[in-house]
Amino acid sequence: MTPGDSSRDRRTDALSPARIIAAAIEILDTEGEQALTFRALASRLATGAGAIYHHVANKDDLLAGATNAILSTVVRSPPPDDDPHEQIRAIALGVFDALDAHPWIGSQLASERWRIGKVMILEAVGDRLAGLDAPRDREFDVASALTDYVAGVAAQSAADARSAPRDLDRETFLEVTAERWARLDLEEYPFVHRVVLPELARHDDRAQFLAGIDLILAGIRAAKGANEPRR
Amino acid sequence: MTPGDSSRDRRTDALSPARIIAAAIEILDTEGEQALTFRALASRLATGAGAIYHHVANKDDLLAGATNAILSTVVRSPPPDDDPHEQIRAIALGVFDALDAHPWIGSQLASERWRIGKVMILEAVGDRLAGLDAPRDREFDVASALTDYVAGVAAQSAADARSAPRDLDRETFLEVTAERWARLDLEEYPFVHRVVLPELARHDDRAQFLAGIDLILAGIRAAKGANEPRR
DNA sequence: ACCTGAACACCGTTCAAGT
DNA sequence: ACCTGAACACCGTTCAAGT
Repeated sequence: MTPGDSSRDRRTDALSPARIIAAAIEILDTEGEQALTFRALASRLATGAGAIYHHVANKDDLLAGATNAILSTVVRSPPPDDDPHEQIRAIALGVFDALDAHPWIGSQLASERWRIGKVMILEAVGDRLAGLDAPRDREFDVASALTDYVAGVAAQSAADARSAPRDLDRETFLEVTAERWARLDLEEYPFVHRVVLPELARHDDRAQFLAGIDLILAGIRAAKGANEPRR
Repeated sequence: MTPGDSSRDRRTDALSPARIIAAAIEILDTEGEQALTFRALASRLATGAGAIYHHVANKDDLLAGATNAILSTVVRSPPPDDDPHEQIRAIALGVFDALDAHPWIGSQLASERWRIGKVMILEAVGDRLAGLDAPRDREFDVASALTDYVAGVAAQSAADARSAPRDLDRETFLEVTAERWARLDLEEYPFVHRVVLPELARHDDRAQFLAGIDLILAGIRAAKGANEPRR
């Protein structure tokens, strides 16, 4: 799993972590999360199932490697703007869109707080915080809040993508959801009936995600000067 | 799964969804997530594995039922204060603490956006929003941001609890994490080295969680009047 | 109608045996 | 050293057979 020198053009048929991870990503993207088994992976690589264990510790390790391969390119992509607000929004949206393209990352992000994938987001977000002059002694809290929010939404929408069958388009999916929620008790769920149901059909996941980011950023701005009680 | 009249004292030996879910929660709490199998559940209920399927559709259904059983009591617990800020904080902390006691809920919250568990949080939070006079046309966005953040953090810390072996206390767990992160490249991970590592050992998950909630609440307050461009 | 438990169709992972 | 693939120890779920 160490990068080492980029000997990409050696092109032997030998197995390698990189080749295995690439094949795994292909299966995950084209056939979905539950299609990735060591048997399927072995047959795609024209080898035995056991051979894979010489290069990858286990299935968790394999999934972590695949997640990191995708995420590292997202996080490294140059932000289009100098404004740190825009940079943070761009990073967040980059993660969101990567999730859209590779829904299986969601379950990974939700379950590997201390692994490298999450740290990459924390770093990318945290590093831009200086430009916002967030309260110095709260940079860790702020970066964590943003990271947790991103990872949380990511995991959610990935779960949606997984649970919505392929033959169900987004529109009818929302309709089915709305019907189910409409049956909820009016007394017990006033907010759902008054606010959520009327907006559900026309709401946009990506815009709503960004609205949450902006809310947190506004919170940082508000906390900026207003909060220096002791030191 | 419908509640019906509360015939709790009928005390027959017959299987029922409620009895099955109670037994499942017991296994989940005492032996962990991976210990819940239909075989283990059947033997605890002194029945055959197939019998369970007469009352519960499948394992997903079983886990959803267990999650809802826990969460509905948390969300219904009376908030100790009249201030809607405090109420929202109390609900969020209630979920956080429930996660601490029942870590397996985390994986459920992360993977069932449209199921009832998540809606309960959305409702509980959203219903308090009126008291904050958040911008009317953005109540759905605001409630979603809070809910996603809560569920995201929940899933995370549940994953931590799952991955940390029982013989590892929190302190040494954080030490191991710090050691691993200290090996990250200084150029590539400046924020981790400058901010995160020095604070990691003494940081408090619960306080950090609450800091995120407060950040979002501050964002709502900031957006309150400042944001009425068109209408 | 409800329950039983063997059977089915899978998994991830291991390991003797090959090259 | 690397690969092979049968074997192991499990799963969730089904279903004929019982009561």
